[in-house]
Amino acid sequence: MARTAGSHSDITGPRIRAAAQQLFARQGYAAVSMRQIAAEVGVQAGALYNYTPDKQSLLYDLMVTHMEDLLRALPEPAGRPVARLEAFVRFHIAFHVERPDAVFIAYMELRNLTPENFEIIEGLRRRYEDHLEAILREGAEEGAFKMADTKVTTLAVIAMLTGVTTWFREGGRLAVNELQDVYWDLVRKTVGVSV
Amino acid sequence: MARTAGSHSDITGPRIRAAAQQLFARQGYAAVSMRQIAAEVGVQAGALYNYTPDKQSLLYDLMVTHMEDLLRALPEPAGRPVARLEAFVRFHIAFHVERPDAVFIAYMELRNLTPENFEIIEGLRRRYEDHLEAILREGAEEGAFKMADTKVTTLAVIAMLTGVTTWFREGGRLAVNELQDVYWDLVRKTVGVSV
DNA sequence: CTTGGTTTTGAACATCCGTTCAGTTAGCCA
DNA sequence: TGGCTAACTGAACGGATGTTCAAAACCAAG
Repeated sequence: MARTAGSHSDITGPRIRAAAQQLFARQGYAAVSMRQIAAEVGVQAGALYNYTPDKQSLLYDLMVTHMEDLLRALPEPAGRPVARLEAFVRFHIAFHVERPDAVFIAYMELRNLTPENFEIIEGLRRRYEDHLEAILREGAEEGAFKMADTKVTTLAVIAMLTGVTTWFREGGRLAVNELQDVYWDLVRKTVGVSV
Repeated sequence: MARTAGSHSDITGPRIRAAAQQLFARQGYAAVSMRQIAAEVGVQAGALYNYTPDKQSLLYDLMVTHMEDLLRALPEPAGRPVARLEAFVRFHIAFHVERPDAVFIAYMELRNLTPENFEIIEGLRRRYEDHLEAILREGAEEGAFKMADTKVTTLAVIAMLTGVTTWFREGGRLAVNELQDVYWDLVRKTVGVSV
């Protein structure tokens, strides 16, 4: 028997990406086999190759999609640096808390990309950092922020914000909007904005 | 030919651990084979099993050693919360910058531990967090620190500090002591200590 | 120089890996 | 209703995986 009843390209493709994302996040790219992904979708391993040229592309596609979604969803620059920073912080928290698997993969599986693919993802990641750095630099110039080192502060703020995904679970002690409040308070103080 | 001239148990054991640490950090636990580790040491794969019962134990030993070193090296509590926090920050930066491979493994390979081993490592990690949380809580009680949420601030500070290992390279723009100064300034403001 | 014990080799084990492809089936269009 | 093609199966490919173990080689002590 071949081709299970009712299944189509439009269905199977997304299901493969979803299964890969979940498995890569939980077990790691190298520890997940194509047969495992196929089983999760309810298909034989060979069928995966109608949707991806190889395993590496599956990983790369997930990462590139995530990073492009992230950059596209960035709030438009508007207002003074303080307001823009607050918008950035709230956005970052909401976006990352919403897709823990994709975030996990984007940070943990960089070393499993081929050098060419790594270069591209790294470039997208740098664009995101640059976005925050521009806000901080502008705020520093107009005297709204006080920091010893803008570059280090940029990386420190991103690390602080992204760290939220390692412990936050929906339905816990804090709701997402409370989380945003707490982190905005932390970042505000970190960049030297007084109340 | 068996047994290369001049080699001994006291030599091979540490070299296996060193090779495993370097390879696990660069490529990830699942992507590294026992034959690869053996080749790095200059030995056949079978010889590794004189020093470790299996691959999993090799990973677990590296992680447990790292975490116990970390806890043992923690500065003794002395003085007021502000002084203790500063000591903690400077210690954390110095310790982590010194052993990037071990730090990388400790954060990235948790999911490749068996459940029992994970439980133990997780416990050690929590002890480290509790150490910082105690400092912050004490400082909050005596009014030296001002934070919206002590628990979240603890995790945020650790994430911020540990993030340094993702970009810092010895011999770059900043020396370690400058790095400590910058991060102490960041943390100080984050917990609400005015200058 | 021989003996004894430690350390390592090299081959073998069963099983898994990513990937390919000829053949089979399911659903759509005429 | 019959034919066409997209979708999928199932088997096969060469090679890699963690682990075991008898045999070999080495070093040190007597």
